[in-house]
Formats: sequence, structure tokens, C-alpha cells
Amino acid sequence: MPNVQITFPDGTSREFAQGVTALEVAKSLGPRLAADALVAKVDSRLLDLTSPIEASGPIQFITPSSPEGLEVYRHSTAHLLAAAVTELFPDAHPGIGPPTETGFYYDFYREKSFTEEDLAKIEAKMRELQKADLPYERIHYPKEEGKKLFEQMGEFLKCQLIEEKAEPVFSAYRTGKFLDFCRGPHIPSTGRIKAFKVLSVAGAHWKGDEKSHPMQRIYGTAFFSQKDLDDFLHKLEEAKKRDHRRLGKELELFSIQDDAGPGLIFWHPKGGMVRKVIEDWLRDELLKRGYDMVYTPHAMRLHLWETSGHTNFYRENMFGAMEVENDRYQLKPMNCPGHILIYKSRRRSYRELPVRMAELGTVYRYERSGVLHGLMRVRGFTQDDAHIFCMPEQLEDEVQACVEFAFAVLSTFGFDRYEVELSARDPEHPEHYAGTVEEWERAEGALRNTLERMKIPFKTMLGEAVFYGPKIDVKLVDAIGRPWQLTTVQFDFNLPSRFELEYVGADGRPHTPVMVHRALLGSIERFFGVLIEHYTGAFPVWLSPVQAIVLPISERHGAYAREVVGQFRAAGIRTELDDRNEKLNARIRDAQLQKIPFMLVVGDREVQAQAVGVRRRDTGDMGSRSLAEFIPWLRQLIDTRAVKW
RNA sequence: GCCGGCGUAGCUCAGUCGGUAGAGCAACGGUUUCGUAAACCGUAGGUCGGGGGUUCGAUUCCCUUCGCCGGCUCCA
Repeated sequence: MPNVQITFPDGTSREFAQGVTALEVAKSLGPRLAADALVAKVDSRLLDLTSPIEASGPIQFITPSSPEGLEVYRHSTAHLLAAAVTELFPDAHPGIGPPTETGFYYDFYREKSFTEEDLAKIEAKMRELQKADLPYERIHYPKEEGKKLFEQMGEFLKCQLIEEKAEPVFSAYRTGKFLDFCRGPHIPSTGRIKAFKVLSVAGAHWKGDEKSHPMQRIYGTAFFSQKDLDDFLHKLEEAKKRDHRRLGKELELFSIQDDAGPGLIFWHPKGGMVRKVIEDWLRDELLKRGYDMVYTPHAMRLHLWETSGHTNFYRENMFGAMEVENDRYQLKPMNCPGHILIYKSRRRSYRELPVRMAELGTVYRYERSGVLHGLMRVRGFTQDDAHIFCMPEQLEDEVQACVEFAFAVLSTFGFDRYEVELSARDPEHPEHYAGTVEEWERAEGALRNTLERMKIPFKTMLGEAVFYGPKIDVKLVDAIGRPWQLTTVQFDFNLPSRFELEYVGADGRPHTPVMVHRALLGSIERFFGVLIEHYTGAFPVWLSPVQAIVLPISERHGAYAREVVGQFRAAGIRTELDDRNEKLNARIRDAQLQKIPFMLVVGDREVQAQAVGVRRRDTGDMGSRSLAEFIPWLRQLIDTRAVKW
């Protein structure tokens, strides 16, 4: 038998008989590696350890320490789940079961729905099969023969997949009694799975198509150690504690009212204050950066939206038009046409470009009822929107300025991790987009150039563009590592021509400007939701609706307490007085729960010393501070918009 | 919109195998005047999400509708 030359990551190489398995190679290197290895990467392809190696080339063993290892491991756990489900519920037909960012899922078609108790049973059965240490056995079938086999088993979904995806000879994996059409690779056996948990069941659709039959998706997760699993479950709990919907109610920030309708936000005084502070700051920044503030109507004639193309490309997301005096008006889903009308209101010279129009513009979009979610996904929201009208040669600078502006804004609110995406069109669905292929290529190129020039790493997302142009999206990463899409900078070569925008160039002739749409916080509502979750409601002082609360120890300190409140308020610090007939401890507890950054206790000692006993919400009692010292210190904390102090 | 779950006092929740409901917190009244996370006593509070049906009788069973939650799909 001929030999093959296998090269290891350290550069050394050895000869093995052709057809040697990766496992045998690993064993020859050491029992420890053989025990650790999950799969092998042979010539940059992931293979089962039991697969024969037929050609010379590099090999690398994938162990639990690599991300690829975790993916394979979770995929194998998904098979374990399916094995348990099909054993317990013969009427369940497996669909697909891939790994995800945080675990895995497996979709099943079944008439009856899975209950919580079923999930517990499934998990127990999985543990049983795990202990049995069943191998993941790779089997090859010629397409037709294999398909017949799955037909006999009644697995019509698998047959469909085989029909669509299978190679002439395809692979399947057997785990105990469960056979699955699967490319693999898999870990050697179920005994290698250390820590897993079945999490939940939810509806899904076969192949993600709404019109296709409903599936039940069982979610689970798996880690290499119980500790990692516990940490993950703990993080889920943490995320629940941060839920902005719960905090919004507890901290009286906002509400959504049945009587008014779903997806419509009521900003209560506390939330309203946070919003006011955000907006005031933002407006100052806009003016510093050469933007003009504008305001446009909430409803405008429908024909305007026909001109813009919204009635074609955006209809599903718009509220129905309303009839007014034989004319039809449309609640605005975007601010652009309004800004365009202002631009068009007179002749524009190249000398005044770029024109940057900003509006905290409230828009209404029809979202299907099932997708609404607190502040994160609503039907009416306010964008910190702006449209920049400029000459093509100014475009890249303007886009760059927008991205820089976005980073500056987000870091002010305490976010410092981002993911940047370039959203391009889906070349397979040209009907979703307005404009020509050449225009799109030029536009995508311009955005790509800008990011590359700025040396910002980014991912290109095909099919994520808006109908009028490609965009750059910035996702911020919050305190517990979740990404949120807020900032969007969109290039538009469509609306300027649809509305016949012009500027007079240096040559005295009319030219068509290009447009940039951009929102930095995205929607104020969503941003607020992210902010609440990021800080668990404990906002930095500059954003806190109540920055300090004065707590007189007994009634005789009331007068001094009111004087202190007066002095703080005079310094522009949002201060309240809690002189309720409650014990100090109770009032401190309430203030803590309201996440007020500073509690100011005043008793005899403080009256004496013209001071306040300062308690921080995070670290507790910090002792007495004189008013003369503390007020300027707090003022400076607010003025510098300190995130930590 | 689709699949599944849920809707009981302001909030968090218990309960009724069909005989019109209960706790804690909050609110209100009083007592207490207190030094860094819940003082004590009392009072009041509910068309059991809305509509319809079955029934002598429905908060409970059935249908329908609205809303919420977890997903799918879509997005700021």
C-alpha cells in the first residue's frame, strides 16, 4: 500500500500508510491528543477522526480549545437531541439541526406540540444515550438508494433535503437508532459530550419559509465543561434581569398601552428626562458638526411616496394611507422625502454643498404584530435622522465623517465595542432594488473604499441593503456582549434622480447631487432600550433622571433638607427630596431600587457642618462632604458626562 | 402574519375538578421621628383582558377577539 506524507502544524511531517485514520495519526503522536481531538482538519477540510486519509497533506487536530471544535461538538449534540426525540416520539420527523452562536437547535415536524415536560424527558433520554457512549458512525449511500432508505423510514423531510442537496454519493450519520442525512463531521461518540441542556421549544417554518409547514424548534446548548454551561445559564439570567421592559416599568421610564395600541411608546417623566438629555446633547453635537436642524410633517400626500418609490419598495412597512378631502395622505415611514422637499425649495449652488439636514424625525412603520418587542421593535419611533446632499466627489469624506460621528456618539454613552457591516444588494434579487447595476457597484465601491481608508474591519452582508442604496451599519456590543444594530449610514443615488434634485456647478450647469441618509442612535426608542439594558437601568449621572435625592433623618431636618435641595437645583442638578414618614433605611432602599446615583443623608451632623452624608448607589456610604466641596464635584461629573466615577 | 404559551387588585402572584375570589408589596388613615437596603396598626381596592355560547349558575368549559411572552420571518 502506498504511503502518504502528513504534515503537522509545527512543520514536521511523517509517513503513514494510505487510508490511515486521523485517530491513528493522533494516537501515534500521543494518547492525550487522541483523547482530546474531536475532529481533524485535513487539507483545510474538517473530517471525522475515523475517516481514512487518502492523500498527502497537512493535518491539524481540532480540540475543545478551537471555535470550530465547539461548532462540531454542538452539531453532534443536536444529533443526540434528535436521537432522543425520535426514540421518544416516533411521530416526530427531523428537519435540520445546526449549531448556532450560543448552542444549537433541531427542527421537527410533529402534529402534537412538545411541552415543557416533553423537554425534560428529552433531556433525560439524551443523558441516557450520552452515557451509552454511542459512536457517530459515518455511512455512505448512493443517492437513490439512500433516498429510498429514508423514504422507508418515513422521513419525508430528509428525502426532500437529499433531493435538493445530496451529492451522488452522500454521507449519513448513525447514532444508536437515529440515522441522519448529514455532511458532518462529528465527534467520535456521544460519551465525549460533557455538558448540555435542552432550553426551549418554539415555532419555526420549514426552511424558514412562512408558507411552508410549521416546525417545532427545540433549542439547546452544549459546552465543554459544566462550568461553562453554568456561566452561560447565569448569563441568560443576567440578561433577564436587564430586560428593559421590566426595568422600564420599575423605573417608570416608559409604557406601552393597550388602549393606544401595540408598538407605540409612552415616555413617562423619568424616561422623558433621559430622552431630553440625550436629545439636547445630540443637537449641540449636530450644530458643531455643520448640520442644520429641520422639522417636517408627519403625514404628507401619498403621491410624494410614489415619487420616492416607497409605495413600490416599502409598501409592506407603511401604515395605510388616509383620506382627507378627496386626497390621500401617508403617515411617514421615513424622513427623506420631507428633507428633499426642503432641499428643492430653492436653487442650490455647489458652493453651499454639502447641505446637512438633521431632524429628530418621528416615523411610523407597520410591523407585523408578532415581531414587536418592547422599545426594540416598535411601530412609531423617532430617528436621529439626517440627510446629506453633496457632490459625488464629497461623498467619501461625508461618509467618513458620519462614521466618525457615530463612534464619538456611541462612546459618549459608554459603548466601546462595535461590529461594522457593509450591506450590499442581493445580486439574485435585482427586483428589490431601485437603480442600475452600475450605480450599485459604484455606490458599494465608495462605501467599501471609505471603510478601508479608515482601516475599520467590516463584514460584507449581501442582500442587506435598502432599496435605494447600500449602507454601512454599526452594531454596538453591550455590557454582556450582545450586538445591537443602531447606526446606519446609507448611500442613495436613487432619490436625487427620482426627485430631480440639482445643484448648479462651477460650470454654471445643473448637476445631480448624491445623498447620504444616516441615523447614529438609529431610533431613540431602541437606543434607549439598549441603554437601559447596558446599564441595567443605572444610568451615568449625566443621564440619570434623578441625579440626587436628599433624605432628612427626621422631621427636624426638613428645613435644612429643603435648603440643600434648593442649592443642588440651583446648580442644575436634578435633585429630589424624600421626607416621607418612613425610616431612613426604607428610603435608602427605595432610592437604591430607583438606581439614583447619589443619596444625600442629612441629620444633625450635616446641619452643623453645612454638609451632606453621601451614599453612592454602587459602593455605598462615602462619608460626609461639605456642600461647597460636593456640589462642584458632582457638577463636573455631569459636565464631563462621566460614565464611571 | 405563523407556531406554542399566557392574561386574576396599581405591581408580583396564589386560587376556583362550574356555586361571582386571596396574599405580599404599593395606595390611603393613624401611631412612630428614626444615621446608610423594608417600623407598627388599620382602611380601601377586583365587570378574574373584551364579546358570544353551553349551563339553574361561568373567573373556571367551548368559540371568538384584543393584548403580552418565547420563537420563525422581517427590520431602526
